[in-house]
Amino acid sequence: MDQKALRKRLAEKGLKVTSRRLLILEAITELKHPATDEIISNIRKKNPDIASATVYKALNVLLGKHVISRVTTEEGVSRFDAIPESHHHLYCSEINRIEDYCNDELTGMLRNYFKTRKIKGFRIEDFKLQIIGKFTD
Amino acid sequence: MDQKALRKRLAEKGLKVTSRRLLILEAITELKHPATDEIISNIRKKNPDIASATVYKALNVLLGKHVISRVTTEEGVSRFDAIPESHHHLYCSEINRIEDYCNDELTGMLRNYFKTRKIKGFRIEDFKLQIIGKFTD
DNA sequence: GTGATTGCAAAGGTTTTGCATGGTT
DNA sequence: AACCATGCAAAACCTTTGCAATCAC
Repeated sequence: MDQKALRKRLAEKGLKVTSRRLLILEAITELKHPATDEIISNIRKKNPDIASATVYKALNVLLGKHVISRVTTEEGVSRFDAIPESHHHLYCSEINRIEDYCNDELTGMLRNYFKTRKIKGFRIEDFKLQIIGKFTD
Repeated sequence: MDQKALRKRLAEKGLKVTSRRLLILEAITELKHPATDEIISNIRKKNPDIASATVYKALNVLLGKHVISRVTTEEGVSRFDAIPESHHHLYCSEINRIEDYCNDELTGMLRNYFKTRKIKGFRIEDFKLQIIGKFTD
């Protein structure tokens, strides 16, 4: 996603477009599922003056407006994702590596499966599949 | 799971069966996806002398041997699960609530789906579906 | 101009570490 | 008996908070 799209994304959500927010979104996009400390050090390479409190605050705002989302990890560290569309993830069962896996057909199949199999006491809104295994490349 | 089964579970993994580990496993089972502080305060009700460092250390050992697993929530807090079998989860999109969702048919369907649709550079081992929505009860 | 965002420093909370003691096999 | 688990206190780490200055709209 380029800067223009990022700016639009923030504006659409009623958020002010600031240099810090753009840097954070760029870092998340570039690094692919980074943890907070990785976001901070990535930004500081080019922009040493960003305060870590700023990053924490901005991440919370962006999460609150669903501009970014948290990716579940087995390590227990928060990692972030800047892809707006609902999608799935590949997880390595050995090392700490996550890749995006977009597959609308799969989402459709799941939606379809649950059309006829209601879960009592629960109204389904979305699915996120964690596909666990090993990367072979 | 009763104490006997828990003892067996620890022994099978080559872990010493200690009072602390049993208390922790019982707390996780009873509380359903508790965070660490909830485990600690639950245990302290009946056993005030457990040190929090002990709980942290034990949780790490149990995670390492896959006696328990971590469930990450959208809030970014680690919660724990003591169910040994692979299973899925229901997540509330509003409040912080997670329920187990065991459905072997679903797992089978996913396995079947991916039999004919390989993911390049990835060997699938397991699936965990996060079903996101709202509890209606 | 107004209200939100940022940086800084401090506070708050959580998790880990080191070491002596005690428990399990 | 050997080794690992535990408790305690301290350290390390991570995240939030409060406030003054700055920036976006």
